[in-house]
Amino acid sequence: MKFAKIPMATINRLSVYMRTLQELLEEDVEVISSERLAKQCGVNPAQIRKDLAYFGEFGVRGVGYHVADLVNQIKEILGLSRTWNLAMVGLGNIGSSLIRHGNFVKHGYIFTAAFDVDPQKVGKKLPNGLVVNHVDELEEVIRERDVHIGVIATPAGAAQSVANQLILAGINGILNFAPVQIQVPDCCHVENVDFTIKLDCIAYHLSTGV
Amino acid sequence: MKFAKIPMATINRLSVYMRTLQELLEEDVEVISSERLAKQCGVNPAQIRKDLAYFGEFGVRGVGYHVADLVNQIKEILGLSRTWNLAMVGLGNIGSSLIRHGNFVKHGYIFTAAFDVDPQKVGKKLPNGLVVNHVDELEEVIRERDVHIGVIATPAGAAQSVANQLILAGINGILNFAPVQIQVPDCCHVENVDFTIKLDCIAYHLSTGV
DNA sequence: GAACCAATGTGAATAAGGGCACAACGTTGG
DNA sequence: CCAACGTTGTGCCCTTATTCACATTGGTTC
Ligand SMILES: NC(=O)c1ccc[n+]([C@@H]2O[C@H](COP(=O)([O-])OP(=O)(O)OC[C@H]3O[C@@H](n4cnc5c(N)ncnc54)[C@H](O)[C@@H]3O)[C@@H](O)[C@H]2O)c1
Ligand SMILES: NC(=O)c1ccc[n+]([C@@H]2O[C@H](COP(=O)([O-])OP(=O)(O)OC[C@H]3O[C@@H](n4cnc5c(N)ncnc54)[C@H](O)[C@@H]3O)[C@@H](O)[C@H]2O)c1
Repeated sequence: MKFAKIPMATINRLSVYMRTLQELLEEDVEVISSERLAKQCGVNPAQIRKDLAYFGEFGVRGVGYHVADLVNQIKEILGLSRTWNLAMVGLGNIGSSLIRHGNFVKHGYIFTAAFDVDPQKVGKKLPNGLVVNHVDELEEVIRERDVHIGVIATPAGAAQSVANQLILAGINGILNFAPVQIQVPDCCHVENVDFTIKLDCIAYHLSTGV
Repeated sequence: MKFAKIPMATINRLSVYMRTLQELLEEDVEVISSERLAKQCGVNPAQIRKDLAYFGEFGVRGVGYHVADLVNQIKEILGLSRTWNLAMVGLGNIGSSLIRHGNFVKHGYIFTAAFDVDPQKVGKKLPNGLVVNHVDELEEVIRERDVHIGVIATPAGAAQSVANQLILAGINGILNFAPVQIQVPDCCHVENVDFTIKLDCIAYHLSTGV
């Protein structure tokens, strides 16, 4: 079933399942049913079974899913049984905060390059030992350090230009924190993180729901 | 049409449209067609027209939408023609970064309270002038300062407990940065921001797409 | 003021996604 | 070894979302 078209929503949920399963693992839960897992993830049990069924049969009928096993299966599905090298572009507030954050490494995402235009920042050493490069050296450094994913944390105005440079350097995956819709060729996959949209959504619910 | 059930996806898109329209406004674009706006937002033109049609008729046939006007209409729809008071809980890496960030105020979201448990942080004055309160005072301060939305930026382990306190204090909207699924009553609306899910999604695409 | 133009608003068609309900099938207990 | 149990995997249906296509209508031109 590996070649059916998988809904994007399924991929997102798999990530959530994995996170929850990893927690369960730490609590020494060995086996879990779709029903209990569903409750903990806030979804429908059939949804979980169907999501997993796209990729194979991982459960045991009458019993449930072996937690440790399922974590590994999902990792395999998502391409997480390896590490990914990231490049951060823009070391302001949020860029530095992300690099300082330890959670990414724990999940196999490793910052191996960092760029900025600010002369004050270029050459500085970051807490993780990385030295900041000038954005002019982006293509060269990215190829050299085998970076797979670019993270954009520059002001909105610079985002498109940075994206162009990343693509020129052969990057096919971008995580974009700038609040603009960046345009990329089909070969490149962009995910946007925009807190303001989430806040707007809350505001809408508060205004109408009451 | 104000009372039809509106898809959540529509609300999210409205927020994107608004952001784009505000940019256009700064470039002195007065009128725009659904087709041009669609291209800039990366969606289908009919989608835009239908999204807007849920709430009224804002365009002019044969011409398009008046940009400044439409921004105001969308603000009205989303409940953004007013300000919202936010409380930040957890002033670590990301919490401080968010408070320092000016973009929220620009969109009408104002931090009016901040909480932490760390004695080193309680009592400190933040760049925006706010003094950090201890989380034990949460309910009292939140009611006093008329906070509408709570932002959780604590470690994952504390998130559920913080959410409970927020709800007890009468909060009905939560923006959650901790990578856990928090459980809340129906009256409360939660939006999660989880970068790792987005990264996992990129990893999946890079692994399979090639 | 009539005829043309251009882009909206919308009903109908299509596509996608989610959930129910049950048959299939390991497991466990007798 | 067989029967009773419990949970998976999945066909089918229903609901929701997106796209198409065109009639509608305000603006513009002559
Ligand atoms: N900080 C937040 O909490 C937050 C929240 C939501 C959205 N964002 C978005 O994230 C982005 C960054 O926000 P921030 O608060 O970190 O901003 P910031 O101003 O603190 O940092 C931006 C950094 O990008 C660098 N930069 C500018 N142009 C560049 C270029 N062409 N190439 C490389 N680096 C460049 C600057 O030198 C600076 O170091 C913005 O688009 C912002 O809207 C931030
Ligand atoms: N920083 C990032 O880039 C980033 C990225 C993704 C996710 N996150 C998530 O955001 C959350 C915060 O991350 P961080 O890097 O800012 O962590 P951090 O450790 O820097 O900050 C956490 C803060 O929360 C405070 N805190 C702990 N328990 C509390 C409680 N019960 N009530 C109030 N405050 C409490 C701590 O004193 C500390 O100041 C974490 O859940 C993390 O997984 C952060």
